[in-house]
Amino acid sequence: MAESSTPSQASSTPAHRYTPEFAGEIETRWQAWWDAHDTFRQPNPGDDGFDADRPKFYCLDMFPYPSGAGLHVGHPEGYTATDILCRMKMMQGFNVLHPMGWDAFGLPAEQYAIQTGVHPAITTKRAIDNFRRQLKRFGFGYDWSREFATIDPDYYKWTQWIWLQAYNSWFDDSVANREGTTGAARPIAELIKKLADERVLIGPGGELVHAGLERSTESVGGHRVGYRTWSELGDDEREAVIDNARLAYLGEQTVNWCPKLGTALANEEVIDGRSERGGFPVYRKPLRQWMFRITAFGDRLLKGLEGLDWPTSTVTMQREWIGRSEGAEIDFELDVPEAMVEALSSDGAPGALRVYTTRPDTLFGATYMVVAPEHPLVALALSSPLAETDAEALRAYVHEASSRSDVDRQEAKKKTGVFTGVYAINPATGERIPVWTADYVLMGYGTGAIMAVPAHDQRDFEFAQAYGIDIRDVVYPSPLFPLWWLGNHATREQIESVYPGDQDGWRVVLADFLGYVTGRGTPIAEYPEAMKLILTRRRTPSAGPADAHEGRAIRGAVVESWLDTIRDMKYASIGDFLERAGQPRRSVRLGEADSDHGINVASANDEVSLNGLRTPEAKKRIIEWLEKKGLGRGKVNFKLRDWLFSRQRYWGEPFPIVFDELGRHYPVREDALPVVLPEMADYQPIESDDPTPLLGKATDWIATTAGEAGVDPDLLDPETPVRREANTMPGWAGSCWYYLRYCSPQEGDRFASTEAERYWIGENGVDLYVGGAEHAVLHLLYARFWHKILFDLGHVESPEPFRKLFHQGLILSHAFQRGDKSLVPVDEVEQRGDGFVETATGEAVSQIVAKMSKSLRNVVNPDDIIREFGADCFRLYEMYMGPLDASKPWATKDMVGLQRFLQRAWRLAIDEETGELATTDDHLETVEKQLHRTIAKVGEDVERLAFNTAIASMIEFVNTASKEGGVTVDQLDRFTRILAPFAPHIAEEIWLRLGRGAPVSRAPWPSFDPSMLSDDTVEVPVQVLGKVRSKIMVRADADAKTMEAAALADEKIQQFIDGKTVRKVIVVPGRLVNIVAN
RNA sequence: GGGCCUGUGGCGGAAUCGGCAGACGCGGCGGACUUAAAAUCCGCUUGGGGGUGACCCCAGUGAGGGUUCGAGUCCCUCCAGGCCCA
Repeated sequence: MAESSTPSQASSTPAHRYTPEFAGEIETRWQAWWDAHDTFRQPNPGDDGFDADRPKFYCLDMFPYPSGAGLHVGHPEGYTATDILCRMKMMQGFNVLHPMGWDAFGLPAEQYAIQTGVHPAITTKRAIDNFRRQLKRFGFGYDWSREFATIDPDYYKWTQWIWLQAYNSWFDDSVANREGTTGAARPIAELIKKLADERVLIGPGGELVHAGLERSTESVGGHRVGYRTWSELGDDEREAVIDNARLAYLGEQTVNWCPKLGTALANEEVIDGRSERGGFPVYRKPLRQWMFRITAFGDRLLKGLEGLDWPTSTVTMQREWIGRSEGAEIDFELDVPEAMVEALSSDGAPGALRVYTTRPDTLFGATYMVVAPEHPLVALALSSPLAETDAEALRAYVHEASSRSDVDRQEAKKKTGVFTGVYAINPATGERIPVWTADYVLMGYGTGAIMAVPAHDQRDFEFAQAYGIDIRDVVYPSPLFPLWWLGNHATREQIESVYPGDQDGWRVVLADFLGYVTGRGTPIAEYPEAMKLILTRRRTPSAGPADAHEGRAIRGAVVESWLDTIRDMKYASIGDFLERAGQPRRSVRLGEADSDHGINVASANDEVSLNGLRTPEAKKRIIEWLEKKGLGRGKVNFKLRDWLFSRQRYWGEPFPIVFDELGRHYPVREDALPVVLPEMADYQPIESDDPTPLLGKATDWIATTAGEAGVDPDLLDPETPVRREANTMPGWAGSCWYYLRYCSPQEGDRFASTEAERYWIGENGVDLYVGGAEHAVLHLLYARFWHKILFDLGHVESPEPFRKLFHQGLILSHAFQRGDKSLVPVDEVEQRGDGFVETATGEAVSQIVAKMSKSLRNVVNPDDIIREFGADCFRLYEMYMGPLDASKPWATKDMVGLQRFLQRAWRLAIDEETGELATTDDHLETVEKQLHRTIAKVGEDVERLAFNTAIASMIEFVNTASKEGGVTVDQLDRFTRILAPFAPHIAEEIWLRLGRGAPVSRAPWPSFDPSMLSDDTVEVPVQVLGKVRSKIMVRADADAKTMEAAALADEKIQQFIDGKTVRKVIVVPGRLVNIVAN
């Protein structure tokens, strides 16, 4: 058929050349062939064709959100990588699970629906079809029979089911879990049983307390005061206790309300006071919302990271996000009239203000307290003002604060506040300290009250400076601690006695002392001894060699550096030093707080002293003391907050729950799932300051009966009128467990069949998970949390979902930058000479690497690239750009290199003129050797996801083979098999023409002979003093002695060492010889 | 401000365990084929210097210092860029 082409083409391009048009033709042909023959269908255990003898490999790609814009070049990067790895694993005899699906609930489809009125399901389905078409065009070997979308009712049925598992569970922090640590999700029925048996009591604040662990405090003076048993509770109270314990619970939460989006957002979805999507303003608003008690799993989520093969950066980010800190809860007694005590007893001991601090070691430096303007204490001070309360100013301040967003409040440069008129007692110093209200303290964080330590917290410092509050250092950097000691224990006479008459001599004494105790780590108890030693030693100059320092007997540069430290402190004189050093005012001199760890100073009362202790020990000591006194206790705190799980959107999973007229909630029975999302007349969000879920518009659906909704008749009479939950789940829900569903996506009786889940997930989780680093925290933390709930409840066998994680880098593009750093779109720039100029102005611009964006008009569309070069070429290019985890700029002009490689490979196999095999009968040893090396290298490199170097080695092979005169049929056979994972279409085509039974995709991976990897003799460099001076040929297995002799015998080496003495010869067998001669 | 990562030819990058820096590709230069061009093929391509030549010498992995027989690789300080958290 090629003969029919026009004469000009016929004369220019050989009929059977591998051209982009030809690539396109064979690619679509082979894609159809694979589809028709189920080439990549992977049977499950128990299915026909399942081979239990093979090892398994579960490789997961982060499934995409199918946007209307289609794939960008970033998507196929990770997908190509996993496709290559999985294709190789298949050929190597693994059962490979490599599925693809769609994360299809989400805001963009809903916003499109708002604009156009088209149902999100329709636009989403359209986008999915387009994505699938694009992915198939890359030739990815997914098992498409396992495809599903999170919006399929068959799927979200189980999303709802998992949510119900959490709803019906509590976190028992007293039991061992299957990971070998303490604390596990348990069925709520167990809690009821424990309460009934009085193994769990209800504390004063409604919290659950295991029997025997209830706190008895001196201040409240008695055992079990405020603790109640199950039998003492009424029905409503019991229900409240149970509901509060659920892992999925309804919480009154100050949420991030975004009026523009008509929904509340998770903290993680708010960046700088604006919504992550859309950038609309977000306000704080109290709302009753479904929450996940993820904080209960804080320790386990932290601990579980240890055994994972994850990028360290991601592990670090998760650690920091969880933000575990060991601090203390401390009760500050309030100095208020008896009448007010009762009203203040809600939180902690009556009449006390409870704070949480991560730095209890700074308690002696707490010179005032701050409560949030919303704190009950403020309201109390307003309703019954004390002598010093300026009610008017206070009221005005509270009013003003209420109109500011949390972000504003925290970011404000100038700290503001008002004294409440109330005083508290610092339990360590016994001092009366003022309680202020200030908006830099938030009610939603901790207890809404803080102890302020201006010397060691920057915000407290700024506040204290603004309002003239005492600033008192209690922690010094460890090298400065001895100065504080000297300031308190040394006398002017002592110090001046060493260098009488020397104006500066006192500094030398100080420096000497610092150097002495710091260098030796002298304990404080021995400081007086050390001081005595220094004083006597300095009086007798002969004790040490004199140095150049103005004739003084100072030893070494160590003292010199301590002198610098002392000069930095800027004491004017010894008098100044003695006055100031003993009363730490360092932060005031520095003009800022020092929040670093160090050594405590000025921290002692009659019962406890922290002086001289390092921060961790000081924390421990003060907590011991507080606990003994009943004034506080150590407490682990997490930065991680409970997870807000309600959204006021339409396009998400409905909650399987209903409310009766009294607002009590009832779950939908498992067998009544899924609760299907109703149709809607319109999707316009109800934009208001008063949050209203969009689903509230589906009034017929909302108002139903218990029976209709599927509530267990034992819980509620089927005729009872109920209202469905109108909130929906957030976009994260569907992605929390999709990796489980892939195991058996058609399963109807379970989220995945037990057998399939045990086989593919097993005890270690997914073998490899590849996706973007942008999900380092949220998705990956949420999925781990869901997985641990399922694990605790016995539904899965692995404690962690993803054993190995890998992030592909970003594919970037180019843009241009003006002198003022502003960016110029690529189509507004032209090349002139060596540089680039902006077409409109002629101004010189520099080329930089930038993200792809519509505004810079540097977005690359994969459809265009495939049309121009073919899918095989695209795949090779993306993998050849650089390391998979690096971000790298796209350069279409570089594609031709891979195009040429494919052409050469094709020419090696096929005669371009005739289309016949172009193999040779000459078996060349050089080619054979190179082939073995390439097979070995490609296998190794793919295993470690180093595709760029694997491709480089195949290019080298083709170049060598072409130059040497070609390959035999047998060599071509093996080369085609290693090429197949990378460029599967061309490989199938060559394989077919080799007359092999199709497909190569399922052919066994070729082996190599290790003895072919090394030569008998090797050339090793000979260095003289580390510089390569000659090269010698030695047997590859030559021992050190032989190599040394050969090196020394070398003519050039002899010239170099002539007249020198050979001091040493280093020999690395098989690698090099280095001669040390001078 | 804190944490993490990165920095190698004109460009993308290689050097896997401390052992010949620059594999492979792009671009560039030269040549073959061609009436010519494209495509294709072959050769050269870190910089500087020397040699008719095979080759030889010097410098060189952001800057400076250190450890080592030997450092792109390990340690310290600094600079620049990126990401994350404030």
